[in-house]
Amino acid sequence: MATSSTRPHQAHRAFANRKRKPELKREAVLLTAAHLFLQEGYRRTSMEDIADRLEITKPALYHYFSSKEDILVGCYSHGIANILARLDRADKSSGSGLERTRDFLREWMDVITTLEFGQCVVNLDDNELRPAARREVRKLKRRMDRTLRERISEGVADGTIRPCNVRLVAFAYGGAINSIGTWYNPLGKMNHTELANVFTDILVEGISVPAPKKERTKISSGG
Amino acid sequence: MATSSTRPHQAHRAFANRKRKPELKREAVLLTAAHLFLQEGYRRTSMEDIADRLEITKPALYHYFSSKEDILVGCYSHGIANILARLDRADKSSGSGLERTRDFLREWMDVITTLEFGQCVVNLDDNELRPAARREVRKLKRRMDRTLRERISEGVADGTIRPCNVRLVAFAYGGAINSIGTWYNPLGKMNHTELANVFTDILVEGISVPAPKKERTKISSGG
Amino acid sequence: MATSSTRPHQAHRAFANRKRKPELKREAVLLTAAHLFLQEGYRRTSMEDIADRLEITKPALYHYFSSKEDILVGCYSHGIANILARLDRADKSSGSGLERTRDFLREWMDVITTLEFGQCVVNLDDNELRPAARREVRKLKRRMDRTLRERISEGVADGTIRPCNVRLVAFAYGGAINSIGTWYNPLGKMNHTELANVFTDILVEGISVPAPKKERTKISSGG
Amino acid sequence: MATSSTRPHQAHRAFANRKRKPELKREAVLLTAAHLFLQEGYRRTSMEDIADRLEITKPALYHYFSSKEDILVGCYSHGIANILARLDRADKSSGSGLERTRDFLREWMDVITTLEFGQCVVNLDDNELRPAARREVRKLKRRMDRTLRERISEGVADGTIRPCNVRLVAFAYGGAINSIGTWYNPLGKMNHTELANVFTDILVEGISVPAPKKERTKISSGG
DNA sequence: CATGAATGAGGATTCATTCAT
DNA sequence: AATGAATGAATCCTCATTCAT
Repeated sequence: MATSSTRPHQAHRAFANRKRKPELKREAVLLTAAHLFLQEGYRRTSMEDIADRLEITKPALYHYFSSKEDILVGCYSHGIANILARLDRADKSSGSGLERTRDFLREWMDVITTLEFGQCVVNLDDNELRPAARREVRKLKRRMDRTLRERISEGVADGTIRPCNVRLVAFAYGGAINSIGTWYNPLGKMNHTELANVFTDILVEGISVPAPKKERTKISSGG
Repeated sequence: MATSSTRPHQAHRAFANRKRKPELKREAVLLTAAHLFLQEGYRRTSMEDIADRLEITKPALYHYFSSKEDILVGCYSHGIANILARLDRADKSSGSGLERTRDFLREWMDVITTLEFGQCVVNLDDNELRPAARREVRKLKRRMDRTLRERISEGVADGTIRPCNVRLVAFAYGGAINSIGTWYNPLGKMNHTELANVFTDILVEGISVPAPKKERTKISSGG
Repeated sequence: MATSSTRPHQAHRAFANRKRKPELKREAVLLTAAHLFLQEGYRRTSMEDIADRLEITKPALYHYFSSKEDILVGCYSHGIANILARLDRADKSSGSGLERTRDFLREWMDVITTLEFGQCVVNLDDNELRPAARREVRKLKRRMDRTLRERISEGVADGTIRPCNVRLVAFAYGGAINSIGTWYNPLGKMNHTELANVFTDILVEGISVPAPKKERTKISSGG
Repeated sequence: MATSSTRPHQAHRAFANRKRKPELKREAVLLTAAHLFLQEGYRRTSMEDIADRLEITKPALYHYFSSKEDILVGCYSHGIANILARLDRADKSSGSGLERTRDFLREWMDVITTLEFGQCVVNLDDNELRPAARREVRKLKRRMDRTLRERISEGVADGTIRPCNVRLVAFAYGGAINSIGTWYNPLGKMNHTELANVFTDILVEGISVPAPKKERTKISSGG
């Protein structure tokens, strides 16, 4: 994960040495920017804010990125790369539809909890991107959503998941997971693997105590 | 609910007649602003955008509101008033902890699906508010969260809800519900009451088919 | 011609009164800008320079024009409108090809000497324009050139102009006339009508004393 | 003329070999810069543009020239040196005033058509120069103009040129010749010597067919 | 009340130039 | 001698807000 020198509040260390690898500095910029974008919003974050936090000047930023939007694209790109890797991994998971759904949810949570770039993809306003980048981002979002729905459908087909309104379930789980970034503190007591497990259980198992007698195999599925 | 004169795209009608009550005009401004704030973001929405959509001039806006932030506060206020009314109503609901939790979730969804002001409270960035207003808004958010946790705890206490990490459950449900505004279209096939029911079921019941033999009364509750 | 209130150095008077017609103010901006663009160059002229000379602030400029390029387009447009009117007038001139050529040259000189906008069209760098506007401007320039060539060809055909390399003649005359703005002072002794006549004579008649004996009806026409 | 290694688009070759004489490299910079200055304008041409075209880095440029203006001065200096040599040559031409005027015009055209530096002197904005350099350039321009007027006056005195407004004639010819660079393509069908001859004829002889009977020895000379 | 006009305070971006290696 | 990195000083433009009528 992020090394100490790339934690947002220490990212400026990457700029201490003139000869430090530029790729490292680009990373430092992205990490700092992602942090600010998520915390303050893209519009409220000025190039000066980013530069100040990195303890460099504004034009130095432009040495590494051609524009503010280019930085934003960089954040999205990192997030996307990460997400795609996870999707691939989740794709290979075997087991019942339910198991595969759980695996997918856990991967998704990992995206959200381990790197700010994942949060950027799901929480920043992609209207700030230029059409080309926006299209790509939206395609990815749709793909994530579609993949989740497929997993759920598999489960319904193999009987490990109750028949349900798959679309709504996917929205519910997406909303729940994407919001994790707004309250999860990686430094808290619960590490992210544990969180992923508990959170997945909450979503998948629900909270209600199952009615003991009455067979309950179908939940309402309006819409 | 919203009358024809207050639908965002028709809000300017409130300004057609000089004799209309100023209160109506304030409402029209707020509704239009809420719409734009949610769609474009507070920062991306200029006073001119709001004025243009209302077919009035910028200074006319300032006749009704002293500043852009004042409009934002207005949006939050309406949302808060609505939310408080719902909380009161939900408070009076009787039944088991599970039932009361369900009622609360349904009320919350109503807040999100029926008026843009509710969405403003949960989806806009309260950092844009001045400290005083921000404190109030955050107090309300905490109260909503706390109330939900109390309901869940009641259910755990009376045995209708499985022991669980109440804090995480509240976050999960909050995230799921607050995100409804980003995809729910009031004009779609599913009306909001139906949505509230189905969505509540999804959250509360989960999707997994309960294991038939093994007694399952407790879900993992790390953290 | 330009009234006292629109002379560049007095253009700011148009802004003395808040209620003055906006069209007048737009004109004042354009006249001042044209003046500076021609004198300093488009790139060297900042919006602040223009605003300062008009004794207004920079954002006030943006009240009348959406961008610096918009001002440039305005200058070109005025020049183009003027030029087209002249072309029309010259088109109606009758007489021999030589006479019609002279008339055209005089009209062209009028364009250059009476209003700075004409000079803008021929002397500013149209690369500063966006493609659409640039195309239009270039079309006009080509049309001016083509019209001049047609006039000359008419003269050659009717025997009032010696056979010559029409293309080169048009370039020579164009260069000579377009450069007038760099040295002609409207406040000097020679008024612009007189200048137009004398200058046309110089170009058309040449300066050499015709060889008395040798018939001279053809000039070299390489290329 | 320009060797293959100094053609603007190949100028970077001068930098291919570390051992090449620095003076050659200075030349390469100047030629490339002159090309860009004329094509794009001084202001629109950045040091980076020049460096990029030469396939060197910006600081390398500063190794050869202390500033952008220094490069500009270099361009002017080359042009001036060339022009002065031509003036000297034209000065030695003998014959009638008319002949000497023709010779001068041809030399001037050579300045414009053979090297970009000549065009720099007459077409770039000398306001970009610092006062000292600017004064020198303007002195040269005045001298060129003065020399042309003297030639014409000689011709008038010896009867080979018709009495005319010498100042205006000089302006007309200057404008016509200086603009050659904007349309003349050295690679076209007409070589520059031929062009010089034809163009001189056009200017000096005019285009009108002389009235056969009426003696025509004086052209209007207002101002 | 309503409106066209005007403004001060930023914010993104560019660029000539210099520094450290 | 040459380079990647860095910077200060503009410059264009936006926007919340206020004025004058």
